Amino acid sequence: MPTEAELRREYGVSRHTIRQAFQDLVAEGLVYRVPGRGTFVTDLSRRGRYLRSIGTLEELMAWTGTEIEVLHAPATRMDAKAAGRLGLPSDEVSVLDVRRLYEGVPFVVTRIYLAIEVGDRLKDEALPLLEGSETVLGTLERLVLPFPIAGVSQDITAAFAPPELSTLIDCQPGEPILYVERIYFDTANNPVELAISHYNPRRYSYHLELRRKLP
Amino acid sequence: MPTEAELRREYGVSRHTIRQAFQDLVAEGLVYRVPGRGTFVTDLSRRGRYLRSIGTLEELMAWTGTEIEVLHAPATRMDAKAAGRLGLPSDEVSVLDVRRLYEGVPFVVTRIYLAIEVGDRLKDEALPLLEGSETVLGTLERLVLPFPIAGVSQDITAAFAPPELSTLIDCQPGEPILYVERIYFDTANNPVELAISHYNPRRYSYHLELRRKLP
DNA sequence: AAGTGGTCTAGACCACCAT
DNA sequence: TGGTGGTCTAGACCACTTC
Repeated sequence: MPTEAELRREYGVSRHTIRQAFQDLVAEGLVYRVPGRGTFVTDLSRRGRYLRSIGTLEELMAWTGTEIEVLHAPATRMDAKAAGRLGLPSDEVSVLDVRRLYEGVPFVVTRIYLAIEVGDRLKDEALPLLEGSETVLGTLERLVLPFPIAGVSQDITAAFAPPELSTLIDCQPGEPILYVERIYFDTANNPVELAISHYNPRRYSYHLELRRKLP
Repeated sequence: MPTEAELRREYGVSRHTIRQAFQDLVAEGLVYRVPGRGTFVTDLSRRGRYLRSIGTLEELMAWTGTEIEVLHAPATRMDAKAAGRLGLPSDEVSVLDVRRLYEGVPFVVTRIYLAIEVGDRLKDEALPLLEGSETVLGTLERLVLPFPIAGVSQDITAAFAPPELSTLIDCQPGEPILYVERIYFDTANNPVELAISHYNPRRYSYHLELRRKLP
């Protein structure tokens, strides 16, 4: 790739600006830099082999190429554990169930817990917009939430397929499934959404790339 | 937290240096910054609940608080698939098996594939150093490898516990286990290590925190 | 010896938040 | 209105690679 000096001359900006742009590219894993040698684009042959790679929050929230199906619209329920994890004052939470499909084939069911007011606004204003390739959280962030999403905390483990869910993702009861719990936080550090997912491991594997922060 | 101006006065360094230090802290998720308001430490109540959280490569390579046990020292085998994934010219790879314990209790077995010359040097020079809390890759990086590790590509899924491994992590054959494949790359973008792990899901869950890149 | 990226200082303007 | 972090310019020295 061009050197910092070349880009400085070409665009008439300071070296600091060039370096900052390169830092972003390195953080995204698109290029890597070697002191004394130069900047090189990452080998692309190792990318694009998976349904999805989620090394950043942006990737996690952009499920391109899949469709979402709402199994149950948001409804109020009592769930002390979920309410506690969302930091809610009472035991009431809003719950909805969704299923995600790739090329028409389902591979994950997710139960989503929200604060009552968030779930109600989702149901009243945004539910028709949910069908399609959006994510629930992306819709919420655009239409409902006061602060943008800043982070997510995930727990990934294996479990037996629950009988009541197994048919929804074409698993046999007792088969191993990939179990994922996620809590999303906004910039004010408040928990916004609790999502509990069951993945069919024959149709989905969780792919993740991590890189060292700075070159 | 102190403002940039305060730290500049206190330590007599430029603002750029202060900002760079803060950027590292933000990338590690230890603090967050709000324009116009200041810098704040992340709520620690949500950390430390898990055996380990691995949102960065550094965390993945530092298994603090656990011990490693070498089940089989590196030995040469033929494995076309593993050799191919490591980009090796022949089908010969060096294979070792390790088990990891937390407070004396095993929770994961890992088979590690290396290039022949790397495996041989590990066996000859560094094997005694492996016992203890180190990681294999950390040892390799310090003693054997020409380039530092720059990234990792992971695949996580669920599977039945293989009969020959289940007793090593106190699982029953046929129980669900967490299956993880990792390939580590160095700064020259060459694959260095292929690691295939089987986790006991009752003793370990893969915890992962992701944050938006820049505040 | 020339060129590369890594690091640092000094200084400026801006949008935003607090009061 | 003053302080915060976000962004930018200009310039310097360094270790390392390449020729």
